[in-house]
Amino acid sequence: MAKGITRERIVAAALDLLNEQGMDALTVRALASRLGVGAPALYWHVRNKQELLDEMSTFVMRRVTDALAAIAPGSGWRDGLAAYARVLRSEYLLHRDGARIFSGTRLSDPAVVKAKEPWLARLTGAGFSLAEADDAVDLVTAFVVGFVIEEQERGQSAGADPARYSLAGRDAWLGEGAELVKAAGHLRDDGDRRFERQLGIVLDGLSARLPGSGGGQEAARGDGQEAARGDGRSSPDRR
Amino acid sequence: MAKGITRERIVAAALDLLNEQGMDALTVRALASRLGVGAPALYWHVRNKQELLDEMSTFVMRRVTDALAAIAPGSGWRDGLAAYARVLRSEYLLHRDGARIFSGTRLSDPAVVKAKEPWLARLTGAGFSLAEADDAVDLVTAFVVGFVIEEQERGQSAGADPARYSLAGRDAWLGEGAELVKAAGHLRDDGDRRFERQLGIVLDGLSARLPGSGGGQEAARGDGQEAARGDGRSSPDRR
DNA sequence: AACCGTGCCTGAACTTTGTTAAGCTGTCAA
DNA sequence: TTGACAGCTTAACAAAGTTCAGGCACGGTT
Repeated sequence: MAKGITRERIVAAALDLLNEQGMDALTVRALASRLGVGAPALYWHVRNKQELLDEMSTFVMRRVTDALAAIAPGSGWRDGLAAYARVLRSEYLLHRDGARIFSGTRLSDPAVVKAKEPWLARLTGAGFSLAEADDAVDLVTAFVVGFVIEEQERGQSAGADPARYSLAGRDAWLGEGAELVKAAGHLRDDGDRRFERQLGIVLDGLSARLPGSGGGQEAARGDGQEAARGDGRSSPDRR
Repeated sequence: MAKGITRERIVAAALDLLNEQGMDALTVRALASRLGVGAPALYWHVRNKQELLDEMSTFVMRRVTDALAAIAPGSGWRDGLAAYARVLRSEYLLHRDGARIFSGTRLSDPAVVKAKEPWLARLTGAGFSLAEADDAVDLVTAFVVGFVIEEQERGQSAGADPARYSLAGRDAWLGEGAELVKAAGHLRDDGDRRFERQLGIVLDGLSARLPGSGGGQEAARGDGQEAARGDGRSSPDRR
């Protein structure tokens, strides 16, 4: 366990531990033992556990902004926001309960917050007012957060209580009535597709805010969306 | 402290405690003492703390569905979804960290899940396919969850660390550059208005999914959506 | 070479958490 | 009266976050 603990190594190990064993197992002692040191040793590098969590969160968000900086070149505002949404989701999905844990946390690095800047620039350049651009980024963020929270909760519960998350089990649990709810459950498809569809709806809504969007200009999208694209990790099979 | 503990009284007291002191203070002992009993007494009525949390979550969601049943009479799908979104948000806002705590939790009451039924019925009646209707409800839910998580986090951090959440403090914290981010922060308005605006965008996106929405058919709205109606809150007011 | 300070870690301990075990007290049925 | 059961108590435990005093190994001074 090569000694020489550093703040970065602690954060990395904490994220590994989170993925492997879940939030409850992310204890100071377990983390320390994985690093080959005693528990109090961590308190030399980190004020307390909350600061550790903040640091983890900042690390994840920094990966998001880095990933975006690597992609975001040309392309229109719509593709740009879509790429942002996909990166954010896949980064959340990388970590167990990622959305719930990492969303809405205090970011300890101004650079991450400042990463919003190019998006605002691009959106205002496309015709949005600054206020609208701000709304657009926040709306997409909120959607992704809400979507992935639900997605990850479902995946986790399915493991713990398959009786209620298999189709038949769910129907039985629901009891009488609620035919539409049951039917909708049966035709519910893959997470990636649902994400792309709902993302498309959000983006369409944004298009309508663009000046001169009477007929729907580039909104263009019937329902198809540009499918799951690129960036390697589409999504680890939750279910 | 009138004796006679019951499951319902426990849940109610737990919600009170949560609101007053926050999640961290919601301990079994504190809850028990508020009810005038010893800590182990609670374990007679509840299997463990997780079950308590699930019960609290179910209670909150039941309030949402009850509130909707009381409102939802006629009105179109758009108003219906908007009402749903508002009720969900306000119910989350009622409890500290409500969105993060109560979203995506296992609901212990099938009736709450079945409450989705009338919405699916209304949406399919309006011309959506069942899959689209399911998407619509989930999308609105995801948006509200994501929005309120951010909203509540901001409110709580503002109390703890005003230096970084006041406008001037934030600008300083951000350092050089990021002019648009700073400017957007300054014109960021009230939570209610931001919510209504972003909700309007989502609903516009849904309208575009309606059959024949090339020009805007029975959705009855070219693009501007039916503007400020009823309930006081309007939606557009960009600038 | 002896010294001292400082950086990083250990060992033991404290406090607070969720949770369990075992036992007291009442109330109602037989 | 006797029992059984619901509903609570007190005592206790294990595991969590956290603190504190000290130790060990350095580097640089004198």
